[in-house]
Formats: sequence, C-alpha cells, structure tokens
Amino acid sequence: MPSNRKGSVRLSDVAAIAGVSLSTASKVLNGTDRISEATRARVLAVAERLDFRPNQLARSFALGRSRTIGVLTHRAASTFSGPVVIGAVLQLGKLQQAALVFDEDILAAREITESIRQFQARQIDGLLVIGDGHERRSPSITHHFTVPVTYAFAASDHPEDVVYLPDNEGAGALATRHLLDRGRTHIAHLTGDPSSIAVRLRERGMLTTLKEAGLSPAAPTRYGSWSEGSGVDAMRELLDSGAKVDAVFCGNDHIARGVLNVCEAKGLRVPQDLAVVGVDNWEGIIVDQGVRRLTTIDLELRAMGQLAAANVLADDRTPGEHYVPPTLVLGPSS
Amino acid sequence: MPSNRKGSVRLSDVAAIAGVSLSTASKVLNGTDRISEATRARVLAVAERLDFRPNQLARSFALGRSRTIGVLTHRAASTFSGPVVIGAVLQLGKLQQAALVFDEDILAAREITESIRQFQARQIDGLLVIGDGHERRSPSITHHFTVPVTYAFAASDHPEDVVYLPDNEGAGALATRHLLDRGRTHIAHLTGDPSSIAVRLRERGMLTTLKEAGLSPAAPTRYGSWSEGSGVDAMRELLDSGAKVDAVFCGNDHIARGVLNVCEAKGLRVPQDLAVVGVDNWEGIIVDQGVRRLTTIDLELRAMGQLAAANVLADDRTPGEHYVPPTLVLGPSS
DNA sequence: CACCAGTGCGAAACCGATTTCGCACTGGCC
DNA sequence: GGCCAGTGCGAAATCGGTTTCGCACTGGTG
Repeated sequence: MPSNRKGSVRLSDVAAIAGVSLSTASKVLNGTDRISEATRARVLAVAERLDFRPNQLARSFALGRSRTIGVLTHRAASTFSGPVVIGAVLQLGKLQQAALVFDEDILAAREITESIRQFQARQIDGLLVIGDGHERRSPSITHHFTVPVTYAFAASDHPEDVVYLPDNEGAGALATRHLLDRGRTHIAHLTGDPSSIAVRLRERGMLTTLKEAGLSPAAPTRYGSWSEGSGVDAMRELLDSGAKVDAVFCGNDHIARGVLNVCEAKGLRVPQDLAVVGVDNWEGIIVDQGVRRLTTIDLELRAMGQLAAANVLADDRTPGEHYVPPTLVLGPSS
Repeated sequence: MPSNRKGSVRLSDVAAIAGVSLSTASKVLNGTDRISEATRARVLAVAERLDFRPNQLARSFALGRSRTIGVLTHRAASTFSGPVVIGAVLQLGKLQQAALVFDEDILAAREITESIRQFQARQIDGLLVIGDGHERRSPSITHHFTVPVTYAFAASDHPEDVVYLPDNEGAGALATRHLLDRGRTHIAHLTGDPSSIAVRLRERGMLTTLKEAGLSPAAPTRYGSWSEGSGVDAMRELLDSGAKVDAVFCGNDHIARGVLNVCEAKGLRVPQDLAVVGVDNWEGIIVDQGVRRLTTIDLELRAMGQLAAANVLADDRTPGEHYVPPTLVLGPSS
C-alpha cells in the first residue's frame, strides 16, 4: 500500500514492512555496511515480494551520478559515423546508461560551448566524441570536463586523450595477407586520393606485408578517387599496362566494384584469373538483401563505437590512440 | 562562492545574493507565480552573472520527469533500422532528451518484460519502439506504460497505437509520376518477392498512378528477389519478351543496379533508351563518396525516426498509422 | 477609520534515495 | 564485576530543486 504519487513501491515501504529502518533497508539492498544475515534475508524477501524497484531519479540525485553519457557527434546525419553512433548507443544501453546526443560541427567552437554547458547541467557521467572519420584532428575538449572523455573516429589534438580509430594500416595488411594465403603473388593496389591519410595507411599495410613475404607489388599503386568509375579507369589502365597480376587490393569497395565490372566486361574470371579484395564492407551494411559479390575488409566501425562507449565507463582508460582490429569478410571474389 | 561538492552554483546561492528566498528565485526562473518586475530583474541579473545552471538531476527528481526517452529497438545492429535509430536519437538530443536504448527481440516476450521494468525504474518520460521494417506486427506494449508510446518502422497489433511507417505505396506512385513527367509511357515493374507487403504496395502505387494517367504497364510485373542478380534476370527476360519499354521502375536499388548492368552489356543507353528508377537510396546512405548512377526513391527512414521521436514528446498524438512521405532523388538514370 | 481584496514574497514540506555518526548491546578478557 | 572492542542497526542530515500555503502589506471603498 504505497501512498506514492505514482503508486510505486518506495524503499520506505519495504523498510516499514520488513520492520527495519530506512537506512538498514538501503544498506541491505546496496550491500554496504554490516548487516546480520537474518535481517538481510527479511528485507530482501520483502523487497522481492513487493517487487521493489528503486527510483533511479532519486538514486541519481542522491549519488550525483546521472547514468547518462553525453555523445557529441559531428554531422552524424550525413557522414560515415552512423554505424559508430549505433554501436555506441547500443553499448551504452547494455551498460544501463542513457545517451544524450548532440550533433554539432565539432570544429565550430562557438556552437560547441553551448553543448558543453548543456552536458554539464545534465551532470553527464562521461562524454563520447564521435568524429566523421576524416583526417583533421578535432580540438580536444577534455579539459572542460571532470568526467571521462573518449574520442572515436577522429583523433583529438591532445596526446593524452583516449582515442579509438579504425586500423587502416591493419586493413591493408589483412587484405594482403589474405591474398597471399590464397596463393597470389602478383598483387596490385588501386586506391583513392593519396592526400588522404587513410589511403596511404592502407597502402603501407599492403607494402609492409608484401615485403615481409619477400615480395613487391605487381604494379605501382594507382591513385584516383573513392568511386566506382575511378576503379574502372584504374583497372583498365592496369590491364593495358600488361603487368602480370593475379590479385587486386582495392582501397575501398566502390573501386572494387569498378574492378569487378571491368573483369566481367573483359571476360576475366574472378577469382580464378584475378582475386579482388575491397575495404568497407558496404554489402554488409546493406545487409539482409542482395548477394555478396566481394571479399572485403570490414573496419568494424560499429565495434569501434562499442569499444569507445565501454571505455568511457571503464576503470582502465589508457591514454593514446587505440586501433580497432579490422576483420576479413569472405566473398566470392577471392 | 558556492560551497557545493561540485563547485557549481546552486539556486540557493542565487537567492542569497539577490536577497530573496529560495522559492522566489525558483519562481522567477520558472516564470510561475506572480513576481514584481523589480525582483524579477534582480534575480535574473544575479543568475546571469553567476552563470547559474539548474542541476537537472535535482530538477528531474523534484518534478518526477527524467527527460529520458526509452528506445526499444529490434536487432538494430543487423537490420535496416540504423537510419531510423540515428534520426530518432538526434531528434531526441535536439529536444534535450536523453535516449535509453535497449536492443531486444521484440517478439520475445520474456526478454522484453525485463526491459520494460528497467524503463519503468528509470522513470522514462516516453517510449519509442523501433522495428526492423519487416512485415509482422509487433505486440503492443503500450499498456505497460503510463507515458506515451510511439512505434516506428513496424506496425503494432493495437489499432490505437501511434505508428510511423514508410510509405511504400507513395514510393511507387512517386517513381511512376516522375517517369510520366519525363515523358515515359511504356513503364515496366521489376521487383522482389510478392509475398512481401512492401513489394505489393510499391506495385500498387505504380498501377494506381498509371491508371490515373490512362495507361497500363508495358509488361506484367516480374517478381523475383531483392537482389542485383534478380534484377539482371528479370531485365533480360523483359528484353527477350520483346515488349516495348522506355522505363523500368525497380522495386529496390539492388534490382536497379542489375538492370543498369544489363543495359550496359546490351548497349542500351540510360536514360535515353530506357529510364530506370529504384527505391531505397543506398547511394545516399553510402554518401560522400562515389558517383550517383541511379534515380531513386528515398523512403526517408531517418526522417521517420525524427518524426516518431518528436511525436513521443508532442501534445497532439493522433492514433493510427502515419506514413512518411518519400522523396525523389534525381540521378543520371532518368 | 475599519474592512477587504489583491499583490508579492517567504517558510517549510516534499520528491526518495544515500550516508554519516553514534548508540545499544554482546561477548571476551583481566 | 568492570572494561573494551566489535557488531548491528537507526535517527537524522543531505542532495537541489519545486510547490503549497499563508502572512504581511498595499490601496481602495464605505
């Protein structure tokens, strides 16, 4: 018979029925302080019977912890960061934390200060900053907070920050190792614009792995853009060059699609004549439909979001950049 | 000089410095009760000067409102609902609401009851249920809550629930109207499995629009699967049938890709000889890279998430199914 | 001048937990 | 028997706001 405004059971109800004080009941349910086994059992039994659920609002207020994590995204509606945000938000839910998501231009200091104030007023327990995967380092805002701040999908400009990033170099290495495992030894690389750090890192991963195997690329890396058309052009040039090639590592899946199209047009059998590997796993994002055509490297963006979210609440938060291991997604193209 | 545990300014600090009582200060800042203009101005000035930000935890506790919306997703990690969730979460952030996201199998009653209890303990102010876009109606859980419940991307089995759904029929109509506007009059439809309601609705939208224009399809609808390969097969059959066709409305973008490939192989010029329209706008999801090849209908999944999120907090919540208007995304294929 | 309605403001209760501090009681030891 | 340490529990303060209720004061009216 709780005389509550919402009709729910309060701790005082439990205490009264169990014949103990409020403080004793609280201690029993939180396991703090020393309580005899007898009263412990009695309180727990009553709580169970009444289906007592502590009011988390009151709890948060008393403890000063909101069980809410701030999430600051950078144009999440129009960039690649979607999977990162999803991963983060789902992970936070698993950890019983609410997510307060503000979408701003992280580089616009003005707008961000307002978000920071809002976060502080809400007494967030931690902050997750999710970039858009582009190259620029975003300005560190860690110093505005007394709670943990973790960055994902974009480096901060402060070396002591905790940062989660995709492992582009690892992706290149993984793709190359896979092709080597498949017995390919004449591997070429077709990729995007070399001014992009991701492009260079993926290439470096490939080159390092080839070198470890005592090999060199089958042809010089061909740079272009991240598009299917660029893949078509690069592949045609590669074939025209007469280089002996039995595998192509493509900088991303768009380029790989272009390569596949050229192969089909030219009657090259994939993977018998030519193995193709991409990066990004778009066919995986567009899951549940269609048929996979491509072997690709998944940068595990969702996992990155999960890891970063878990990190905000973790005890061990070693500073620096953490690289999320990519995975190989097998398809018919290799 | 707040003697707070967190060093932040409390309302009592403002009141003391302004020389008024706590209650007066509260009333000024909330606009409740009658206060003279003089004291009003004084309190506001002090609050401004001290940069007073009310502790939202205390506020929530006092008001019994958590400023948190529960979000129950159905396998969001592996379905199409990603954009819906993103849209919802960003919209909630705009409305200053935190999101507590639990991902469950909505059809598994057991697991859900635990989530419901968690939501209730957290005193959520509303609930958003996001399905996976599939056909089955999910069991209504509205009756478990005293706060508003809104459904998105999946119908509930209770007619009084507020539900947001993509407008598949509208998508078919929009695609067809666009092709008619382009002067096409011999339009065929290649689509997925007819056991899917979405397939039938998109087809119906097309047929209705054609009929309104006094036209009939250029060929009987060809059903298949949602895959590129299916699009290839259907398109080859369509061409082999000898039907006169100047436009193809494809049930989704995968099929449309297959159609484009066949056109390229057969030397059909797109859009001169044949206009092609798809549905889903994947090239838009995979934004920022690549080159658009396809005209398509965007079902506006993110907007659906936004609308549903806004609805949870809205005053006017008219029950029933609400259809989100799709948009036409122009590409070079029409 | 007495009365009254209306205005402006403050004292204190309240939301429902956590936590500090100390009291009462027990049993062991000298 | 007296002292002391340790155990088990409760009274009350606390977190920082919101809200109720009523008091004091003002000016107008009869």
